[in-house]
Amino acid sequence: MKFIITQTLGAIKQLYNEAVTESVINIQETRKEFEGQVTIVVFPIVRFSKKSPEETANAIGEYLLKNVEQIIAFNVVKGFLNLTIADSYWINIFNNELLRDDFLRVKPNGQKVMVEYSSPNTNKPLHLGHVRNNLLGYAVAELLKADGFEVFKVNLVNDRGIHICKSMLAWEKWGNGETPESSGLKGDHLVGKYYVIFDKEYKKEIEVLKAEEKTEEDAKKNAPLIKAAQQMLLKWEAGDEAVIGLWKRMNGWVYEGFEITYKNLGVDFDKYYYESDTYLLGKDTVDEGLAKGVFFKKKDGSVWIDLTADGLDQKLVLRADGTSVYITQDLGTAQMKYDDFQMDQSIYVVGNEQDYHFKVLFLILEKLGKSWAKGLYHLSYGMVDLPSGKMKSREGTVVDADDLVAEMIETAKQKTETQGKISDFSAKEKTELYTNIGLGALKYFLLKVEPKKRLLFDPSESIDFQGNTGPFIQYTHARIKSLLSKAGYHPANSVAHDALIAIELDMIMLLAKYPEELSNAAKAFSPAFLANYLYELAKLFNKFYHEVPPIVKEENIDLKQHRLNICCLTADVLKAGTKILGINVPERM
RNA sequence: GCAUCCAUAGCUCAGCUGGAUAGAGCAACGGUUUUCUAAACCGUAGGUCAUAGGUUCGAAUCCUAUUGGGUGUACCA
Repeated sequence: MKFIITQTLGAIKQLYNEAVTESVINIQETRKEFEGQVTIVVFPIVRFSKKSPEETANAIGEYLLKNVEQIIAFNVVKGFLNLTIADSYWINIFNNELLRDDFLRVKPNGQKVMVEYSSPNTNKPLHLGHVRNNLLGYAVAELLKADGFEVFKVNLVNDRGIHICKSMLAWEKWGNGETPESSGLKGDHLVGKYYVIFDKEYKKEIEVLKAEEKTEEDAKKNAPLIKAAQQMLLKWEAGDEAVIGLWKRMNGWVYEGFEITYKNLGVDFDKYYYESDTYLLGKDTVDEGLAKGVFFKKKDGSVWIDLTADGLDQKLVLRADGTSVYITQDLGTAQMKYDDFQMDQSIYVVGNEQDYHFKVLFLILEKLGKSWAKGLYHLSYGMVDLPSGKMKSREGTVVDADDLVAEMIETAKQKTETQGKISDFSAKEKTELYTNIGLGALKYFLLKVEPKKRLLFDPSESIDFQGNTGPFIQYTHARIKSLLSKAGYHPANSVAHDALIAIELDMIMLLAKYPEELSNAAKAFSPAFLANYLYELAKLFNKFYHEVPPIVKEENIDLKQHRLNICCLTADVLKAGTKILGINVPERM
């Protein structure tokens, strides 16, 4: 479409003797109700032409019609100049650009990006909120890969701290040596069970203390259980053998459980970091900041940074006793990650409750003069809420990740069986299909929404399989594959074919937009952009499929080849696009 | 209090850097199968784009204020 801009600039020069910049030329797709494919909005040009919008549009239209061979007609509606491009132009684009092998091939851009996501705590199993994080992180990483980046996916596991000690303590007191093997429970669920037990017993103690006329705050602080957990954390930090042994054992169970969940979700990582290795980092950075005068020390010895000039607060970066706070280790970890990978950009996929934290973190690193600080980005996403409100692990009001995946697959199974189209599949093929469809529905459901928006999930209302859904796109792909095989399709690059019907033109124009849509989605770190495009494409294809007479029976060989090419490319784009979202499209369903 | 995000059809969501009469899906109602997969297609109905101002030839989109909701504002992570 570049040539239209260039030619319009030429027209303005010729007609009005004005040299204007490209930004004046406002081009968009022509709306369905008007004739043409490309529309120039002429209002911005009026101040150069000094004529009415209609006159200006007509004059430019005449010029383009005379001077540009691909433009074969135009019409003017108010200030809009609608251009009709010759079919031969689109056919040429289709055959020589879209059908080339490299249309869907990744073009490396030489840049490196890190995507940190998942980052679970090891005291409880994953729930729906984590599922959103995982699917989003994975999809963004794949999106950036497809856009040409070299991508490193990393998982920073929060494997230490008071919350893990709570599970450990409860297991020690009430576990009777229960193991995943003895109980048949998945490791992460077993550990989570004791986290919940801890909370229940802890609450009981608080009630007892309150009955003894202690204040709530006081009771929370002094309950024997919490004291014991804190004691355990101190022992952990001191390297106490028994505590470390238990910690390793229980974390091991959790990792086994997580591996299964990750595998089921289809997410992966290039590198794991563990907070037990990184929690002491950052003190060098604090020294560096003091030396540079970015930080200052208070009388009690604690170290701070003053961000009030940037509209934020004063922020503690090191306690008076020299121990770290959360941001201390994040400063150090950021440095370590950069030293490990020297990436150009680093994306943190973390919920929006930490918006403030990351704002502060990035600002501090910038003030410390880190050249790489400008490449840091917090991909903030909204919480997943239930109709009853927030999910709370401790209170058991969570949608468990493993349960949810299993339910989705079961629903897919039922729906597929009802349709009865795959009776000849082997048991293994069936299982694979149900898994792909169930996960396709789940992933699309979570990814089609803008990351920053909060998401409402109603467990009583199952996720759809019809309409704007993953299975709809999967179905469209399967439908095309079936058609291609029935038609005995063989790829062939060009055919002698010179006129398009409206729906073919629409298909070609939409297919041509794929690279740009992909790149926009990558720039915005938004799988939702891609998801919406794929839905649109699938929808348009179904219309095409319905409107065009059966292609298999088409007798005009050229026309048949041409239409099958459209089908085949659509399937390829759907497959490539959904793969980025982590969705597998089946050959049949 | 301060900061920040969100508000579009009954419900769930699109609407790109401002452009023509605001679009999908679900739910409701009606239609389409002797034609390549009906998880599909076509149609009907459904809107004061939270409210009020402002900028502009033009605002769902940008700015300001107000209302309602989320989150944050810890020497927790």
